Amino acid sequence: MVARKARTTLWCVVRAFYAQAEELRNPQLAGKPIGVTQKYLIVTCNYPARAAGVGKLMGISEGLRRCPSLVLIPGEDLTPYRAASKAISAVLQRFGPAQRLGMDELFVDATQEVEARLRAWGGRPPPGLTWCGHLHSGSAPLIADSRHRPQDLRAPPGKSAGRHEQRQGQEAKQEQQQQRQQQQVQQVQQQQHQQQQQQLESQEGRAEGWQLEDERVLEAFEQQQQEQEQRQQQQQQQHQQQQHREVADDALLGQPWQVSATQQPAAWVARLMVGSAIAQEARAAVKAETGFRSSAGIACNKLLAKLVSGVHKPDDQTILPPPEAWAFLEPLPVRALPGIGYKLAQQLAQLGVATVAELRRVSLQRLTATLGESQGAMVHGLCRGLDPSLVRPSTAPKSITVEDSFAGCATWEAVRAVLQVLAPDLLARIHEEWHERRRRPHTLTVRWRSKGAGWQRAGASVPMPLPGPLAGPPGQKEADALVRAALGLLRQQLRGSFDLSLINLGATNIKDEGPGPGAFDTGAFARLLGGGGGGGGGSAVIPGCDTAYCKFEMVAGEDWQLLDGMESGITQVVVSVYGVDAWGRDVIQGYGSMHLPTCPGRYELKVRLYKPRSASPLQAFLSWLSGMPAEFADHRFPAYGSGREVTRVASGGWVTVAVNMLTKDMGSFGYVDGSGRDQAPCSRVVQL
DNA sequence: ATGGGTCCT
DNA sequence: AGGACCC
Repeated sequence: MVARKARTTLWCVVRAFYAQAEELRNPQLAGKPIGVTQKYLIVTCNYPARAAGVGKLMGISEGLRRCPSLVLIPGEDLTPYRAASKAISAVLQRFGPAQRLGMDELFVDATQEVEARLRAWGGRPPPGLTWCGHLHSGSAPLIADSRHRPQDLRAPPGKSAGRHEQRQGQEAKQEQQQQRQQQQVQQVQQQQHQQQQQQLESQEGRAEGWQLEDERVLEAFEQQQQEQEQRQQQQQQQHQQQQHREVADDALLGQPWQVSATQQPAAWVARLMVGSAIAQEARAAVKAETGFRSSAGIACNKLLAKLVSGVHKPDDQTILPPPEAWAFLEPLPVRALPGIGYKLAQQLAQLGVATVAELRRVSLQRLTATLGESQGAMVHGLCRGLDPSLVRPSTAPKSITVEDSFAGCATWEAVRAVLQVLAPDLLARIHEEWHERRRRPHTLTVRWRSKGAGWQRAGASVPMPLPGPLAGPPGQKEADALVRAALGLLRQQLRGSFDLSLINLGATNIKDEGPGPGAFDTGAFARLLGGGGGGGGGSAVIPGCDTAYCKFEMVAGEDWQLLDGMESGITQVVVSVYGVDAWGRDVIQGYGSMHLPTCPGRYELKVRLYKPRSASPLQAFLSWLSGMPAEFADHRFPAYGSGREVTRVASGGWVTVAVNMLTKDMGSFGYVDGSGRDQAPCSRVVQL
């Protein structure tokens, strides 16, 4: 048997991500209940809003009924969130291979970093090191956090922090020791109880813990592990040398936690303890460099790290000791296990299974017979806390898609109108990807949903009609080519009458095309120079306008102070682009906002321009864009227009802005005297 | 439900 | 191409 290398996995999640992004964009929102909307839904909301009864994916009217002072912010344009997400990923990647899940959650494989630190300390953590965050113990069961999403968990209300919360001083440590001993006694009793239970139960699937599994379970699991390892070795060619192996923590799942004063602590104690320190550092770095608060779970695999991260949030972290995993999972609905979605949960319900405890009673044979070999084995492992999957570092995007949903779309005119909105958006992101990584998509996909067809989507694809260079700005001709190709596909596929409720336009099959430019790094604060009112520093390309000039505006005003870099990751500059029309009058051509790079150097930043559509009040649009005080934003903004209009923002070309980022006061950034309490204020003057 | 993504079959 | 899963 090949033992799997013991891993330390972190799961970092930015709670209420869109809402936090809006709070950072506009600090005056802090403390107020805010909801971020898409169409008629509040897709997420901050914690003050949740306290007032507002929930994720709640209708806007319901949200306003529950919380009349709710500030609504339209969140259909994901551009700023994408930028923030990138900044957060960049920080977390410094701590290990990172796998993104959505825009606001990542796995980080901290194994290497943990091992490096342990090696440096001679194999064990220094005596002063303690747990960072909360050690989960069975005394704090979880409940579902959301009616709509049973996989979101949280601790029940009123429940105080876990017993193993970090404390300072010798006293706390002694207390911890006592608690451990007490717990050990309790767990020995539990173990005896379990053994009795085992004797009473049938042999079928009731074995408590990995080490008692029958051989076929073991083989299936080992096979999965080996396949995963092979895949990883193919991916990481530099790690071809024989990996050093040790007994996996998997062997400890379901065992009582054995720590005694005389005995050497289990290996997982050192690993997870160091892992918790790394997680703390990582979250602190995210906060310092991007402003986002986050929570984290620390465990021996992805499944457990992710699940336990919900116990203390939104700005805290939780460690799950492997021996706690068995009891931790037991009461959860199977739907809470990542990998068990709507369909699988339905199938399991037909077997009479709703909870993890019930699932554990079903034999592997029955599961594989019902769900298939692969899913059966997966589910069988998941409910026991076993997850052989490795952190697969996220790479450049494999697809870029834009979509829109609407009440109905039954004529070719309407289809064309939708495509004419989507195509420039997709094109802009295609160009963005080319500029960032020199990658070009070779396939155009169209997907659609027909009214009344539930969630089902049909789709088709053609070669991407973009033969020309992507170096220049996206042009009308390129967008037209996308529209024509998509329209052609739909004409082929939609025979007779149709009524669509969604159209998705995608670029896939994206291939490298030569060496890309150096990536932005995250780093120190900077002073921004360049740009300039009246035309200096920027050049714009706007369809039908060749005499444009730019004005710039910092989101938070000109003379602002930054404390330990809070807002760096999403610091924005708003650009207004004016053109001169045929009569020599200044006409606004569009607005854009850009994120400042955080690394010194000279950059040419390409900024997408937007214009509010006629249905949107200009004031609300500008408030949204520039992060003005919420009071100036119109609460009813999302309801303007027909209510089901395609989008409220039209793309209006590009502006390229030359930016010179200079560091200032490098020596005064943090790390000043080792006390860890410095907040070296870093002022900056912005000249635009 | 939104507006995205991923991987597997 | 479609379907499952994730946010």
